[in-house]
Amino acid sequence: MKAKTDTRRYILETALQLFLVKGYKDVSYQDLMQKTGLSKGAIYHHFASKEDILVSVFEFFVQAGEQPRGPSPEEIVKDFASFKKLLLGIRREQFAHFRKMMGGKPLRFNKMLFFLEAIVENKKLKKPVDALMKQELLFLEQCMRGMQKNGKLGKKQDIALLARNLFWMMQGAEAMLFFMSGDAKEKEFIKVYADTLEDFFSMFNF
Amino acid sequence: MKAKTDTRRYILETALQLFLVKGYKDVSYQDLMQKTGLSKGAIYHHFASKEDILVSVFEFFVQAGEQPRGPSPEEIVKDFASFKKLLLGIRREQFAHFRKMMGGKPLRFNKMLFFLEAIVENKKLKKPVDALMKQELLFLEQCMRGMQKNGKLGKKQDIALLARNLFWMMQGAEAMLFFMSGDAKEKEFIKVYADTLEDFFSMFNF
Amino acid sequence: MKAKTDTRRYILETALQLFLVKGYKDVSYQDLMQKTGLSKGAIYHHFASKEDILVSVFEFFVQAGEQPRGPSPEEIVKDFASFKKLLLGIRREQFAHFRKMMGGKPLRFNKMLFFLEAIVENKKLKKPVDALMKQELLFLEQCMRGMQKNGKLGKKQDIALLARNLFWMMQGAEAMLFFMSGDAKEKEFIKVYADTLEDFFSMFNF
Amino acid sequence: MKAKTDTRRYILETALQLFLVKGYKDVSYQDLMQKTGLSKGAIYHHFASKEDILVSVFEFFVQAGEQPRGPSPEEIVKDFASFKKLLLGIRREQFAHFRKMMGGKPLRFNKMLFFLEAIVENKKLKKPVDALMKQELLFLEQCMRGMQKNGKLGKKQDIALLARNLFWMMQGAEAMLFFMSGDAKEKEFIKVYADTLEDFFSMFNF
DNA sequence: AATGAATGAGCGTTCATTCAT
DNA sequence: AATGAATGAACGCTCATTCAT
Repeated sequence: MKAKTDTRRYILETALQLFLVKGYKDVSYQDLMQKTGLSKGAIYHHFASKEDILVSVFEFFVQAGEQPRGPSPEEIVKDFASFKKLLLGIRREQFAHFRKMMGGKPLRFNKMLFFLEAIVENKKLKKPVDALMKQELLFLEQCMRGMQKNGKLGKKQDIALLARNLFWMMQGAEAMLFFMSGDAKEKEFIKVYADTLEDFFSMFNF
Repeated sequence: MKAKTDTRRYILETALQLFLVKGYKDVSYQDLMQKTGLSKGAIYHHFASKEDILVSVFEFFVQAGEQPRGPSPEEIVKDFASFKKLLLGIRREQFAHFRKMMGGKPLRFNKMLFFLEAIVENKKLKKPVDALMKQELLFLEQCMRGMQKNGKLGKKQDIALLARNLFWMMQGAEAMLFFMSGDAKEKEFIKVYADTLEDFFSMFNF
Repeated sequence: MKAKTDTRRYILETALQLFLVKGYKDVSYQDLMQKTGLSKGAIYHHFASKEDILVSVFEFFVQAGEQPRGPSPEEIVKDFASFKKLLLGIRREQFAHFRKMMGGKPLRFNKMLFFLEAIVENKKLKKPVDALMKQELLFLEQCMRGMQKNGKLGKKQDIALLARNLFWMMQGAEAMLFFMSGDAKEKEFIKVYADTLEDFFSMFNF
Repeated sequence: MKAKTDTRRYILETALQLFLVKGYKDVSYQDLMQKTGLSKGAIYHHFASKEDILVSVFEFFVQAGEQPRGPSPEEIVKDFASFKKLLLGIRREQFAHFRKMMGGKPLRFNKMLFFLEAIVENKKLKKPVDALMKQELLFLEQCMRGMQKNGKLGKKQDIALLARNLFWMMQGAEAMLFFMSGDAKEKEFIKVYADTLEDFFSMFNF
C-alpha cells in the first residue's frame, strides 16, 4: 500500500519533470519508461491513460505549489520593499520546490504555458487554472491593500485595477522571457519578476 | 506558373488557418489533405517538409500582417483618444485581414502562442519574432512620445518604461483571454485591448 | 520469456528467408508482417529498426553456419578425394541447415551477395564478413597442407597461393551460377563446388 | 532531332553513372533530375519508365565497353607477358572509358554487381549478360590458344578448362576487392587483375 | 522538346493502449 | 504490483508515374 503510493508519486514527479521540459504532447510512454525505469504496464497500472497522468500531474503541481497559509499579505506588506520581498520570496520557494524534484534541469515551459497546454488537452483543467489565477490576483490585491493602509498608495487608488495591471504585466514579462531565452534559469525568472515590479511602481514615482 | 503560385498560396492560407486553430504539432498532412482537397504528393511538390510549411506560413503571416507605412505614430497620436483609436484601428485591420482568409472560424491560438510554437519547432524563426516584438515596442514608444509632445504625459516620464509596461500588460491580457476562453472572438480581443489601454492610463488618472 | 525468445527467433528466421530471396532492400515491413503473421508493432517490439533486423539476422546467419570444431582439416585431408569429401560435406550440411529453416524455398541470393548487401547497408558488418572469408581461406590452406603432407602436392608448392586461387575460383563459380540461374537449387550448388574442385586440381593432372 | 539524341545520350550517361555509384534501386527520379538538371517530364519524354532507362543504360554500357575488333588474340598473345599486356590494356581502356564519363568518382558497384542488379530488375537482360560472359570466356580461350601455339602451354592442356578457371578466379578476385574496399579505385582493380593472372600462371611454375 | 502540377501507393517508424501472465 | 508481448492507427515522407500545357 505504501509502495503503491510511492510508485504513483514517483511517476507523477517524473512526468511533471518531463512535461515541463518537453511539453505534454511530446512526452511519450517511451520517455516515461526510460526516465522512471518502470515498464509500460506498471505505469498503466497506476494511471488509466496519458490524459489521466496529465490531470494527476496537474493536481500534483498545483498542490505542490500551494503556500502554507501564514499571516495575511495585507498585514505583511507595508511598503514596496516588503511587497517585493514577499513576492520574490514566494516565487523563490516555488522554484526551489520544482527545482528540487527536477534535478536542476533548465525549464523550457513556464507555468503559463504548462497551464495552457493542460487546458488544451483537457477541458476539465480550465476551472482549476482559472481558480489559481484568481487566487494570485487576490493575493496581489491584498498586497496592494497593505501598502494603501500604510499610505504608500493613495486612498483613492483602485486596488483591483492596479493588481490586475500588475498581474498582466508580470504574465506578459514572464512570457517574454521565454521568447527571448527558451531555456530560462531560475535566476533570470526572479530577475524578471523583480524588474517588472520596479517598472510597475516606478510609473508612480515611488 | 499562375497555378503554382495560386496553389502554394492556397496551401499556405489553409495551413495558417489550421495552425492557428489546432497548433502546428497537431496539424497532420492528413488534415492538410482533407482541408485543401489536394493529395499528399501535391503538397510535397510545393513544400519540402512540414517544417518548410511552418516557416513559409510564418513568413506569410508576418507579411500579411504588415501595415502600410503611413504618417508616423508620433504625429498621429495627440492624446489618449487618438492613441486608442490608432491602436485599435490597426488591430481591427489585422484581425479583419486574418478573418478574411480564415473563413470566420474562431481563433484558438493567439499570436503570441503561434509565435512560441513556431520558435520551439524552428529556431530560425526566433529572430523574426524578436524583430516583430521590438517593432511593436517601438510603435508604442512613438505613440507615447506623441502624447508627451502634446503635454499628455509629463516631460520627465520615461517613455521606454511606459511602453514596455504597456506592451507586457497587453501581452499578458491577451494571453489571459485565451485562458478564459479558448475560442475567443475578434470582438473580445478588441475589447481586451481597449480595456487594457484604459486600465493602463487610468493608473495615471487620465 | 520463452515467448519472447521464440518470437524473436521466428522473426529472424522469416527475415533471413525473405532477405535471401528478395534482398534486404526489397523486403518491407509489409512483407515481414504478411510472412510472420505478426503486426508491425510486434516486430518493432523485438527489433528497434529494419537495420537492427539486418544486423541480428546476419549474426544469426553466421552463427547458424558455424561448424562444430572437429579434428583439424590438416589431419583429415589426405588426398584429393578426402579433400573433396570434406568440403562438399560441409557445404551440404550448411545448405541442409538453411534449407531446413527456410522451408525448401529456392534461394536467389547466394552467400556472397547476401554479405555484400549487408555490408552496403551497414558498415559494421564489414568486419565479420572479412573474418568469415579469412576463416574459409585458412580452412582451404589447412586442407592443402594436409595433401602436401601426404605427398599429393609438391613440397615446393605455395600453399597460400593455391588456397587463394581455389577460394577465388569457387567464389567466382558460385556467383556465376547465380547469373545463369537466378533460382539455384542446393544440388546445383554442390555440383558447382564439385566441378570447380575438379577443374582446379585437373590443372595439375591429378 | 540531333538535340533529341543528345539529350537521350546525356540522360543515359548520367544514369549509368548514378547506377554504378548508388545501384539501380537507390537511384530515384529525384536523383536523375538533380544530376541532369532536366525536369521529370523531360526524362519521361525520352524514356517510358525507370526500367526502360535501366535497359537502355545497360545496352549503352555494353556497347560502350565493346572493343574495336583488331587482330585475333590468338595471334597477339605469344607468351605470358603479351597475354598480360593485352588483358590489362583492355581493362585499362574500359576503365578509362567509364572514368571519363563519370568524372573520376570512385566506383562502388563493379561490373558483376551491376550485371546482377540489372538481371534481378529485368529478366530480359539475362541473355545479353550471358552473352557477354561467354564472349569474355572465349577471349580468354583464344589467348590461351595463342600461348599454346607458341609452346607456352603444353599441347595436351585443356584450353577451355584453363580459361574457365582463370575467368572464375578473376571474377572471384574482383568481387573480393569489393568486399575489402567498397570504393575501389581503377589502379586497385588493375592490380587485382594483374595479381590474379600472376597467381594463376605461377601455379604452373611459369 | 520540355515543364512542373498532381496523384496514390508505399515506405520505416512512433504512438497510446490492451491483455495474459 | 509489475512485466512485456502484441495491436492497429497514425505519422512525415519518398516514390514512380500521368497529364495538361
